[in-house]
Amino acid sequence: MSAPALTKNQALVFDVLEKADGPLSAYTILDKLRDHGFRAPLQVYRALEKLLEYGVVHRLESINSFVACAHPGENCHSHGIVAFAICESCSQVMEFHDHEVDHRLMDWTKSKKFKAEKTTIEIRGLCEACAA
Amino acid sequence: MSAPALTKNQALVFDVLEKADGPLSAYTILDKLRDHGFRAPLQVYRALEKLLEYGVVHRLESINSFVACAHPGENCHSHGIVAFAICESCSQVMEFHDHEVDHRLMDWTKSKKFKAEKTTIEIRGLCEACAA
DNA sequence: ATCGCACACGTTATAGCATAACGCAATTGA
DNA sequence: TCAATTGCGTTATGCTATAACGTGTGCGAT
Repeated sequence: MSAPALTKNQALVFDVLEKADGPLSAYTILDKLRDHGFRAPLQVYRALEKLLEYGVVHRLESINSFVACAHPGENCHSHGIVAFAICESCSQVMEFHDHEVDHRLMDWTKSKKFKAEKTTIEIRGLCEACAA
Repeated sequence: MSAPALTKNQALVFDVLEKADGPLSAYTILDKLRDHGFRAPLQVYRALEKLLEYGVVHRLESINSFVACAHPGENCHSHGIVAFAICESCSQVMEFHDHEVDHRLMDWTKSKKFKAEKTTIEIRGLCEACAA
């Protein structure tokens, strides 16, 4: 599950995401990689699929975008549920983990015998700077 | 913020969602309402926008779909954060609330001075019946 | 060695989700 | 009466995501 060496396309996509200062849509990534030979959305989506699997990139469901994981080097999957705060003004994303939240959600799923595969926690709003 | 009388289109859309036994996409709703004169996506999206505002319908960000609120009559906005467990096999949705989770997330946002507007919690996986 | 398999890749086409922009009609309240 | 608001209908368009096909490459098993 930890990340093997990235292929060329995967490395290109990851690089774009790491250098970006906020989440990017797949099509934005595509545009940024046209100079590197990217022509079609699938090239981006296929790379993203792997990067998500390796845990080095996260998908933000509520805005259909992707961000590099905030913990370079580590495998984010081992941190429990990942939560995001997304500023709707400047689009900065803060990533955090809260074990108590994980615990409460796991309690609930256990009590319902629900087998959780993937959990999304996203808070949209305004960051401190933008709320001023 | 509590729901005023629904317009014709809003009532039609709400009715479809209430009678469905799972979440529906906007285009599925559209198809179900063609016999009632619906022709275009916007008719659905505009109704949904209001129903979401009134708190009688929820949007599931991770599957681009909509469900009627599980608390008929009440205004769901007053229950704190709404969380969903979505079965990826039978697509049943369970809606629940956990004040401790709300509390932890609010603590975090306060500590970061982040002004939360809308929070999404969605757990995808398998319900008890489908996990068997 | 070569066969079969898994995987990454490229391309074209298509499916699925969402909104912009225009105009019309009904309601309301100054 | 006039202006503002809200809902509605239509056309067109844009954004997001995947299906289906084929190619090439590496690699282990027979």
